[in-house]
Amino acid sequence: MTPTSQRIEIGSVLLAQPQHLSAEQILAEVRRHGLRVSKATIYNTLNLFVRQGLVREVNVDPTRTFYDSTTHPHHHFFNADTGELIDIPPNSVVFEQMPVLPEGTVQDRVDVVIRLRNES
Amino acid sequence: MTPTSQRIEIGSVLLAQPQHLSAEQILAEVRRHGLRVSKATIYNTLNLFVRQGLVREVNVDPTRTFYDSTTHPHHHFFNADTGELIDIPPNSVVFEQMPVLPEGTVQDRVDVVIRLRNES
DNA sequence: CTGTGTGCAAAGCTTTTGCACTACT
DNA sequence: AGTAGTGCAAAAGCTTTGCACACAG
Repeated sequence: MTPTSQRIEIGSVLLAQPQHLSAEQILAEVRRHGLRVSKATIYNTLNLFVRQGLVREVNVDPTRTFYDSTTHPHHHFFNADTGELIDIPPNSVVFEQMPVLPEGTVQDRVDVVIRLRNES
Repeated sequence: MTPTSQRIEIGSVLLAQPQHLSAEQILAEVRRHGLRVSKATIYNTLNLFVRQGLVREVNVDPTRTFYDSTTHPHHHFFNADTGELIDIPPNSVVFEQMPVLPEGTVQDRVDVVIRLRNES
């Protein structure tokens, strides 16, 4: 986990604020800052960050993976019309009842995605 | 929406029982039944079925889309160790509180995914 | 000089598109 | 013959892999 210039820059871009970025957006941003970097390095670095627990992957849109700089448990709104992903404030989703887990398994985490459309 | 042999066979395979299949699995199954069909037709047909409301897409694993023959609202367990997707019985997930939606949007649907791991 | 670990070109996926073709009218 | 709609080869796009290279010990 050597802190190379690519890794530092990718980390700075994504972790600057709570946000959800695709690999493509991160690549564009890092290049805009003047660093020469390939798409493969973006992916490799993001996967590394995910394994290290620095960022979280969010899968809602099958066409692209979002990387989320907020790692503590929280949920998402996904606007199907705009492709926008918005954090749901913690504690605004509360469960009254949860199912029994299948035999031999333990719970890893719970993802709630509320899909939205723009009001006609 | 002409009922061609390809469409009938794909429909039979997927809708035979409540299940979650990937495009790859459906292709294999349809071919095992002796029908000559391309992957593109599988995708085109499944997308058509989704638009018609016959099946639902489920996105949990970024590497593949699952097609779910159960269309009424329900949630899923996803076993991250096995890649297995299991229906959660309806009514076993109950919300006590839900967030206010962003301005100008309406709710489409809510997806809850409980990620599991095998017990060590 | 050796070994660990990086960054990227090329390869490997899944999924979509464009077009020849079919089957009704 | 015209037209609406199908099925698939080829293309597109996202992600991973394999390898040349760099740097620390």
